[in-house]
Amino acid sequence: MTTTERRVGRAPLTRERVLLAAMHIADADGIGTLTMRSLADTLAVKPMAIYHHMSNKEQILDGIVDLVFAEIVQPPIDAPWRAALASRAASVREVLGRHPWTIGLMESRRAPGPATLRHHETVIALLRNAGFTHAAIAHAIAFLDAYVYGFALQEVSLPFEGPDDVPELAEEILAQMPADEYPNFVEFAREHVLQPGYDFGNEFDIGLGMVLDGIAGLEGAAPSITRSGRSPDRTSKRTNTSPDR
Amino acid sequence: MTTTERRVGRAPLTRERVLLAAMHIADADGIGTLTMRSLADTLAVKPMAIYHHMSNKEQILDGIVDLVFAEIVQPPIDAPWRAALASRAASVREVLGRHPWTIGLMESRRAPGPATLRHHETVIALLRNAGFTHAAIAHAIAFLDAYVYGFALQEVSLPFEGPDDVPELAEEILAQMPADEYPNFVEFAREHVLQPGYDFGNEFDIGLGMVLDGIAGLEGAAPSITRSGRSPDRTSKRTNTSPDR
DNA sequence: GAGCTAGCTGTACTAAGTACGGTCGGGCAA
DNA sequence: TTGCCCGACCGTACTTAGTACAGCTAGCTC
Repeated sequence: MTTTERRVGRAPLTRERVLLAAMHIADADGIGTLTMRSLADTLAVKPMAIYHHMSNKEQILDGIVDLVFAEIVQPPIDAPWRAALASRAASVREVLGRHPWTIGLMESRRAPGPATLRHHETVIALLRNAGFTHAAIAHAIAFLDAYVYGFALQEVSLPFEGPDDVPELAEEILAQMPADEYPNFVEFAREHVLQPGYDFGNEFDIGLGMVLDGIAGLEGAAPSITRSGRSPDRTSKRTNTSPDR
Repeated sequence: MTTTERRVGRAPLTRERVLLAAMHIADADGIGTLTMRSLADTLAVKPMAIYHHMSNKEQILDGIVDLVFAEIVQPPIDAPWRAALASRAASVREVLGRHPWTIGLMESRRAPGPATLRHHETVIALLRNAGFTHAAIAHAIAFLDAYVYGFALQEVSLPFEGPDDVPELAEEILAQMPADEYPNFVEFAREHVLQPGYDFGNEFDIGLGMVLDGIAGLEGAAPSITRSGRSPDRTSKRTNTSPDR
């Protein structure tokens, strides 16, 4: 009876439903609250039911990381490389910002999922189309990814959320710090980082510009068309003209 | 008696001894095997003894991350900025390579320790001495750190250790991958990454050169003195002269 | 209609963090 | 010297988490 109701009253568990639920928990309450029990609860099953669809928790973590990568918007592979890489970088950052636990999981994931592979595939195709050599592609990808992931890592490690509640927390930290031990640090924080207009997030586009300039200097790169100094993000997606070399 | 022996026969627990032991465990067997019990065992005490010196495991993790940062060699603050940043970046990477679990912990650490602060202090002083404005310093640090941490993150996420056992594992991965779904990826891997001479680690210096070039282009930068290119192979690095905008 | 099976449950074991309340020896005041 | 206190450490036990193992049950097949 109860069983019958259960069986007919709800969709059966699937790998996909499990992963989506896991992702929602991580998004809502942090990766720390994602346990087999909490996951089972939100799925309205008992913990062991999950093991009929996923072999262990590791696999679930692999799965949700790949789900996150699947959210990254893929630029068309024939777009101008600079605009394409910029929009992809912005998308990666935005997606990692939406699922901040991902960056912490990446270190321990060794098995790239299909979305992750697809993601690399796109970038490689893009640069190949733009005339980059294999060597230049390797340099460009290592460089760009290091920057984007590193920036995301820094963002999630910030002790505050958004630029608004910086002052309180930062002041508090500075207050209990021996000011004369770190004079330059304190001065820098007071005079610049804690000033009203400062938002660490803005550093992203500045660094990204430098990254793209660097990539443009690699052999085989087409001349950069879109100079796109600082804010290539949040709008300029897919200009989709012809290949620019 | 036993107690007496214990008391006199060994040094008493201290915060420092606890942290060093924790670090050794993490280095030797991975962060996953660092538990309060394993830690207590190597210190030859019972688990609860540790709680008289550290309030919880979080604090231990904070502590060992700061220990790692303390290993980073600080360049003299009056050195030429480019050489100084390059050597610091190399040191960070080397230290993170020696303690690969650190990068995974960084994401969850919110409280910078003294070594971490000292580290920032040095870099700020360095750039200040070189005539960088506050804004340029903010850009430079965000950029450089993002790159260095991101690169380290990529290195620890690689599914293999060192360039030697790449072939087996990579071949294995490629083999079970639908080759026609990721044609560019597969080609790129086969033709470049899996070629004998390739070592992902070499990408570090190439990217670092681009980072430093970018920083040189920031306002207020002193003219770059030491070019500091170390592996001029396989790339045409950019010319490094004066700020270019 | 008997049995197989997929999908789920119940129970329980193990590992880990840590609360709580000892115990014990050495230092110090009377 | 004596008695007491306190700091360092230990024992026990509770809680939470991952997951092994052995059912149970509804529906499908023969």
